[in-house]
Amino acid sequence: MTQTLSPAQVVERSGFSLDTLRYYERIGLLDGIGRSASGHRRFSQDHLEWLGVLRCLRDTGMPIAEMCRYAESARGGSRTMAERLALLTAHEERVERHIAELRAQQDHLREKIAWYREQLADTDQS
Amino acid sequence: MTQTLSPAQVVERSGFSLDTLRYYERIGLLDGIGRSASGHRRFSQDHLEWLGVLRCLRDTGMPIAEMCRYAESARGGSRTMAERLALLTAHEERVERHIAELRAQQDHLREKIAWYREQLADTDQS
DNA sequence: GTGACACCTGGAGCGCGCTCCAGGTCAAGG
DNA sequence: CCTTGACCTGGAGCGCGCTCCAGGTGTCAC
Repeated sequence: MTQTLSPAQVVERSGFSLDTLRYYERIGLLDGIGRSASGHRRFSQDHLEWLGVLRCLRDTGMPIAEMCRYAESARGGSRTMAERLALLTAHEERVERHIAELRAQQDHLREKIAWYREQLADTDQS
Repeated sequence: MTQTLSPAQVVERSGFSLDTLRYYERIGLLDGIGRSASGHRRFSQDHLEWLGVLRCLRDTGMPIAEMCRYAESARGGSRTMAERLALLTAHEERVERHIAELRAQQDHLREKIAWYREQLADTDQS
């Protein structure tokens, strides 16, 4: 008998708001959520792990529509593993490019900061 | 006599759309844009350089409201340099943290990808 | 002069990802 | 019993950053 988690517990452990969890359920990013007699959601440990995956995808900038495709594929079981692998691989490459872009712009930022520091040093001095 | 640039030229060289340029002017991110006799915008080389700065800030995730504060400060001349330095420094630190976060999540992504590859290899084999 | 074209203005609309709200149910504590 | 609090539902609303639109003007090639 696996322990179930209340909405409040999932909010705390996943870092998603209750509204976001409900939203994710509505759009199909979460499914198979049980209900207590009184209609309250009962999450499983698997849901919590899946939320970890969603967080990873979300925080790396995957659009929700694509997460939905991934979720849909995950419902297909082992038959659709290749598809999921392809989705993740493509995403990982985008993340890689995004990081490279950020680093390049960060360099510009640092140059500008160095320039400002220099200006201020010169000004103080005169 | 510095050459001026037409809207189309600025679109091409800055990578911002014409609508975005107009929007940026409206909200005060761009100012001092000249006009031709017929009312068409005439950008200067300085505007183009400033757009490069805006692109850097935007692409590293600075919210527009904060870019506006930076632009406002830039209008203050050398008197407000320290303020701009502080803004950029704080932003650069956020970018640094963001990159670190992305890399961490990218690692999770890669682990998951490796796991899928392994599963698929095992399946093929059996 | 007649298109085509680049541009103008003010203002409405959009896509995303939530977030909030009204009105209600159930369970436990005092 | 009555309140408090966690949760439910369907649906409206929001903040951001643009993007699009209608209706108009000036310039140039034919």
